[in-house]
Amino acid sequence: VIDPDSGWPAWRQLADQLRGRILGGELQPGQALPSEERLRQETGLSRNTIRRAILTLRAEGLLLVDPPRGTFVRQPEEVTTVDVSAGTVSARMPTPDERREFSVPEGTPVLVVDHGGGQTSTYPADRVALRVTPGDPPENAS
Amino acid sequence: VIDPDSGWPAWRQLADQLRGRILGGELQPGQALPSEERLRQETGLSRNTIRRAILTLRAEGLLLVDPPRGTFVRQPEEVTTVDVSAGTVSARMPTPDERREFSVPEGTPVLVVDHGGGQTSTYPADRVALRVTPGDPPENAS
DNA sequence: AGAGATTTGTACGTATGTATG
DNA sequence: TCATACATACGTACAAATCTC
Repeated sequence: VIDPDSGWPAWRQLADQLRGRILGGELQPGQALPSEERLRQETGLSRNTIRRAILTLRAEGLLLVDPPRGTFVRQPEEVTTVDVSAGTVSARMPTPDERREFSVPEGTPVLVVDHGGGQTSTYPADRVALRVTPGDPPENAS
Repeated sequence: VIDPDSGWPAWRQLADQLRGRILGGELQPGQALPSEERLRQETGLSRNTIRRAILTLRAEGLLLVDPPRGTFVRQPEEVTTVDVSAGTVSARMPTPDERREFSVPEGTPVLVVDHGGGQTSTYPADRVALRVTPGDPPENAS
């Protein structure tokens, strides 16, 4: 169902279709995607093009790869809520160092809380949410 | 300076080197990266491998591409500060729809504020930071 | 234990299209 | 007009880890 004349790149059409099947619930969290070879047969695209689409969805945080077992729909992680009563919150993609340090998977941002005075806390955004509280709370992070 | 026997993929070594030159200030924001052909000559790698490295840095939010003018080191955007006095803040990668709606560039997360009662606000994380305030403030976002 | 199939990763090459300068 | 530079897309080959028989 990929149309080369649609004006959209084939890899993008495939990524859109797979994303739709994931967000639509047809492909459930934890479930394996069809293998690259299977997708190649189904779509008629080259393996490179298949991989380009999958790479995109990995960067979007929708897929995780466990080679050579397969490619899987991301499971939502258990979210820890951290209280914040003052400071500035921003988000960005982590550096590779930060990805190792905080075990941040592909396609996952980090939340950065600037407490002022050069004091910041960094959290993996797939496992941490920040609760904004009017009171004054404790803190725990690096 | 790419070593095929280092145990690391060539594209990753190149990405690491380019990232280092960007974070180290050798490649300044707004500055153009060497062209793919130039990098090919300098490294001896194939163009596919060069592009794999650049794609990685794009997903990290370090590079923006303006084809076929060139590939450029991302400029920090002007940051608008939005006050938040209550709610839960999280971050994730935007869907393609959200990227269009909020003009979110590649490799940039969105900040999502859950005000409770199904009310959420979404902001592009490269242009918005959230100030956590003890008071009670106004709100403006979709 | 071992052989073979499966699946993802890496890396190469080639060709063509399109927009810019 | 021509060269440059990024995008798309095809193909091939081999490696490494896992799974199955």
